[in-house]
Amino acid sequence: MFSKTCEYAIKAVLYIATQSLNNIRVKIGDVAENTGSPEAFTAKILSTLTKHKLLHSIKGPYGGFEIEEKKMKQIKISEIVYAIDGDAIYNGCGLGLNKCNAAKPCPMHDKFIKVRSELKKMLETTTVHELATKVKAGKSILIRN
Amino acid sequence: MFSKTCEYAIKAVLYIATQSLNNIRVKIGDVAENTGSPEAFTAKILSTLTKHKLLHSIKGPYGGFEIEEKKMKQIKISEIVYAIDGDAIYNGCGLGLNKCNAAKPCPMHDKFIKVRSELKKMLETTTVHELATKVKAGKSILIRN
DNA sequence: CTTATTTAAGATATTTTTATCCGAAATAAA
DNA sequence: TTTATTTCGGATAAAAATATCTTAAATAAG
Ligand code: SF4
Ligand code: SF4
Repeated sequence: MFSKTCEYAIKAVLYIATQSLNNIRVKIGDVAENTGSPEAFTAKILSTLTKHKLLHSIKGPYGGFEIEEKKMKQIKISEIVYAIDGDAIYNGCGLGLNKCNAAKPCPMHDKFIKVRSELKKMLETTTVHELATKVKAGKSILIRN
Repeated sequence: MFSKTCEYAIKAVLYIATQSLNNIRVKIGDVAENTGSPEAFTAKILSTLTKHKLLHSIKGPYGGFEIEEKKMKQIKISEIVYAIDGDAIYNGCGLGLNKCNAAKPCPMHDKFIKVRSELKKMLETTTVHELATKVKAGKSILIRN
C-alpha cells in the first residue's frame, strides 16, 4: 500500500505529534525507538518532512522536533503520503498503464477507481491531530513490543 | 498498490485469456509485446502463474499459454495478486506493525481496514473472464501505444 | 532420429529502495 | 569562547525488486 519509508514517516509524525500534545520536544533517537524504525533512516525522513513544512525542527542542545497543535489539526495524512511517495497512489493506475484515458481504460478501471478514490478520501479527511489524540489517550499504539 | 511484477501478471493473464476466447494460443513473446512488459521477465512470471495453476502451458512447437473458458470464469483477480504478491495486501497493516491486534490497534486501524476490505472484496469478486470479455469487445485495452 | 520451437529453471546483472556513516552547521549552556 | 548536543546533507553500503542471459527439457513435424 505505502512504501516502508512512508510507513515510518506516518508513525514518526504521529509520535512527534503525540509528544507535542504534552509539550515534549523529541529527538531523532526517541522517534526511532518509539516507532521501531532505523535511526539514521529516520533522520533522513524527518529531514524530508521538515522541508515539506510538516514538522518543525530545532537544532542544537534541547533541540529536536515538534508540531504545533494548530498545525496538527491542519495536516492530513494524505500530505505525509504525498511528501514521501508522491502522487502515485492518487493518480497512478492499478495496472500501470503509461497514460490513463477514461474513453478506453484498462479493464479494471471502473472498479479500481472506486477503491482508490475511497482511499484518497480517507487519507484526505484524517488529520494528524485526530490520530495523535487516540494515541495519547492510550486507545492505540505505534509500536508493538 | 501492486508490485510491478503483479501488474505484469494481471495484464499477462488478461491478454492470454482474451486470446483464448478466440481459441488462440500465445507465446511469451506475444504476451510481452501486447502488455508492454519485458520478455524475459514475463517468462518468469508466466512460469510462476503456471505453477499456481492459473495458466496452462504447452511446451514445444505450436506451444504457448492458454486458459480454458471454464477456468477463466472461476479465477478471480485476487488469486493472481495472491500468487505474485502474497497476502500482504490482504493481511498486512497500513503502518506495518509487526502484529495486528484489534484491542490495541494502530491509530489508522478502523479507517484503514475499511478501505482494505473493499479492495479485497473487489479483487475477490472480479473474474478473469469478466475482464477478458471487456478487452475482447474492444471496450478496454491492456497497453497504450 | 533429427531438427526446430517453445517453456522451465537457474545463474547473473541492473535498478530501486532501504539503510548506514560521517563531517558540517547551528545553537544552547558553561 | 569553548564544548556538548542536535539536526542537516552528502557519500556510501546493503538488501530487495526488477530484468536479462544461458542452458536444459519437452515436444511437434519432417
Ligand atoms: S485505465 Fe483506470 S484503472 Fe487502468 S491504469 Fe488507467 S486510471 Fe488506472
Ligand atoms: S492495527 Fe489495523 S491498520 Fe494498523 S497495522 Fe494492524 S491491522 Fe493494519
